[in-house]
Amino acid sequence: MGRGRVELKRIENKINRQVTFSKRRSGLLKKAREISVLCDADVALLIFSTKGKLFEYSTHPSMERILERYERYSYAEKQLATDDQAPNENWVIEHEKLQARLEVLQRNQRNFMGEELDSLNFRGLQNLEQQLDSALKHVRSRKNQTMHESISELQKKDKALREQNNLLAKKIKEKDRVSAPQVENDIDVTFSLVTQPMESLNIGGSPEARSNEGIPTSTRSETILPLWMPRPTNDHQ
Amino acid sequence: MGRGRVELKRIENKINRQVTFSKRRSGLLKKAREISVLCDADVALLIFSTKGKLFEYSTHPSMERILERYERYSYAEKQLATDDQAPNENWVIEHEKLQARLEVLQRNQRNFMGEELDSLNFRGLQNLEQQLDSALKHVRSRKNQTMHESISELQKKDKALREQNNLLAKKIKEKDRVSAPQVENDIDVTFSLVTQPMESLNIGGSPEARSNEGIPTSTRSETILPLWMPRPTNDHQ
DNA sequence: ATCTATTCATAATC
DNA sequence: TGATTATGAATAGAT
Repeated sequence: MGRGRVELKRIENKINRQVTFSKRRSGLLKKAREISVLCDADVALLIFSTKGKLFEYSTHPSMERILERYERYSYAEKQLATDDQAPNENWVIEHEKLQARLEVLQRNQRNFMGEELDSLNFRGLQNLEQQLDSALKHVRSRKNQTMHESISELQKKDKALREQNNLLAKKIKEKDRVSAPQVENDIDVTFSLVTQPMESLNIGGSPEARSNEGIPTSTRSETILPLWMPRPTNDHQ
Repeated sequence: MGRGRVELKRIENKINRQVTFSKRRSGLLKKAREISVLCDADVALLIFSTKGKLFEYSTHPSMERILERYERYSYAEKQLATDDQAPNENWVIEHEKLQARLEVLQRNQRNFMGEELDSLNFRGLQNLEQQLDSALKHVRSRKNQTMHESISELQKKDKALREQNNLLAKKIKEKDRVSAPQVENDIDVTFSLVTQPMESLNIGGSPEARSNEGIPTSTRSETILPLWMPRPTNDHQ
């Protein structure tokens, strides 16, 4: 991947090595997460950087448990066959497994919400912090993207409406001239119709299915400016 | 990769899951090998299949070594609780309910990790952002507290050691004076023992905003380093 | 297990 | 760091 093939040997350039490490590390962690979710496997991954910093992933809340499992495994490779058979029949076991997973998830979630932090040691806190930080960045980036999309969408619509209005205004003037030539008395229709272009920024929407959200279609009506938008008022294209 | 996108959830079809597991497992092992070679990192990877079969990779000849390193790095932690049973009877329904809850939680969790954000509308993103931000603050605050506790701990220990050293030094001088008055030959014991007290305050700071990073950390004295500290060891590169 | 169409990961570059 | 892009890898589904 990337440009050009990569030889499988230690990268000598220190900077490159560091950058590659950072990138591949996150890739590796991601894939570890994926296989554990997709295939319902238990995974433990430890990565020590050259400088001795540790990065880790573990399916289980505590790495310890999976390491214990490893110890048990390598100590005596016998007891694997115990929970193999008949996963279809064994509701009880299945159920307990589910329950266990649920509890783990709940605990995790509470941690993700910044609660019950006392149960975490320093490293746990640090891991959590990094994860939250990264998540926050993603969320903000996505939010930004959403906003920009909405904006261009609206600008497009705005433009279309203006053109339509211009057209209509012309037609009206045409008619006026033909049927009953009046003084310049009627208020400029063009103006009153045109100058509220950004009215329909309805960004919020139903929890799912947001593919064409924020494109209210019905034009005007509710006219709520989203809070994050600088009130324009003056027409900029 | 492959034809069509894959949802990040447990593959229900048993065969597919098995096949995917096999493929991804080898991919993961390969990448683990690669990062360890390319970036000169120590890696340990454990994968337990659903059925409990173990697959592993380790940079070191013996997995044990790297696990030991992890143990050193890590705290001793708790253990699992053995609880719950017998909500009997409606297993099927119970089971389905559980599964549903599980899925909800998993989706949430993924959002908390900054993934699958496409499923959120603007408001959802904003909520998530706020929640993450708040959580992050809590975590950092708690981490700070933890650090301060460690620091006072260390300072207490430091003080105790100084006093003990002073005492010992006095005794030695006493002895010297009594038994055989020597020249100023013996190295100042007080100094060599005492004067590196706060070396271990290199606390890994938050991802951003690290104000006091890079305190010298003059190595040795493995004894007082708190366990959550990245061992500096020898600074190759 | 092998083959292919796709999606992904990421090295290079800015 | 972070984004972007060109390319080679990984892999889902089919055979």
